[in-house]
Amino acid sequence: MIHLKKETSRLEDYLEAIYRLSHDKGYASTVDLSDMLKVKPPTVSGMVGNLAKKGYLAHEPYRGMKLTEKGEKVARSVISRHGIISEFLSMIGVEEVTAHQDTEGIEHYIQPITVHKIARLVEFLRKNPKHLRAIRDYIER
Amino acid sequence: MIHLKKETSRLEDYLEAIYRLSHDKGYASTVDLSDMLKVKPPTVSGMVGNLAKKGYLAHEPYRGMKLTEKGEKVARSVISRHGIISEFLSMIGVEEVTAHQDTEGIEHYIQPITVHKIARLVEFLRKNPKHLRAIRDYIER
DNA sequence: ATTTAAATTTAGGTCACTCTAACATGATTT
DNA sequence: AAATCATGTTAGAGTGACCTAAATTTAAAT
Repeated sequence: MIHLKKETSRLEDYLEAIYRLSHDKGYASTVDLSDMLKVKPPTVSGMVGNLAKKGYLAHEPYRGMKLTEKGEKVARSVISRHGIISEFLSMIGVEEVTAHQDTEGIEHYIQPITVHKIARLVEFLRKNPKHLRAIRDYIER
Repeated sequence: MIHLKKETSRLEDYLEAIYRLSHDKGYASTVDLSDMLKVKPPTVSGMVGNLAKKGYLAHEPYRGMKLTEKGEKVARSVISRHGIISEFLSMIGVEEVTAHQDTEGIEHYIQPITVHKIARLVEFLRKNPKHLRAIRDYIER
């Protein structure tokens, strides 16, 4: 019997950050992560150790880290959720900074099926600007 | 300078549960909370101790507990958020059990301003069933 | 009024995640 | 090549939320 252990929200945060950094500047350093996640470097070291042990990334101490296929898969899923939620919040007029904060908060706690419905909603509103405008007008009084 | 320490999500869960139980059956017992929050009774005891220490409720060991004004205020706010998010998820076709789970997950991480926008969205869709129907039709393909 | 059962609390441990202080490594400068 | 500096890691401790096992207290039953 296969038993996929559920990722914790913090673990997802690290994977997401590592993925973004790797794609934006080619690699993810400890200090980068420390800044991005607002924790001290030793915390990152510890966490990276765990992630490596769990098979989400490969880590050569002092040299660098790289997501495994498994790690990339989780990261992409989180990032996809992130984009969908974030766009939805923007659409209903939530200001950027707030939308960003809220997205980070909730992205770990929404099931795939729900994310999918929100994605469809966003899609609909993108395709039907009149509906979107009506909604926006009402929301902003 | 007054400094309201931010409640943790778990704290909000306990206050919400205590509030609901108190209103539904007159009081909240340790086992009730244990069942509702899916933790063991000793965990509830400990948590209730904290909540009491922080002024969210009064607790007479072995006799019972009761939310303070401060505790009620927080609980009502959480419950209001809960209702809004839950209704929104239902509206976009998220099945009841899922909607319930997701609501519990995310309700602690959304800022008031965002909740307000979602509330307005829900209000709009309640008042404009045609829009709602168009959205639902699209979402469900 | 005892005994028994149910509810609650205390005691002591674990786990995930964080921190500071101290140490190790690798890169840069002279 | 040695010293310096930035970066990264280890060691050790703390916190919040959870657990099991063992008391304790209250309520119910004989």
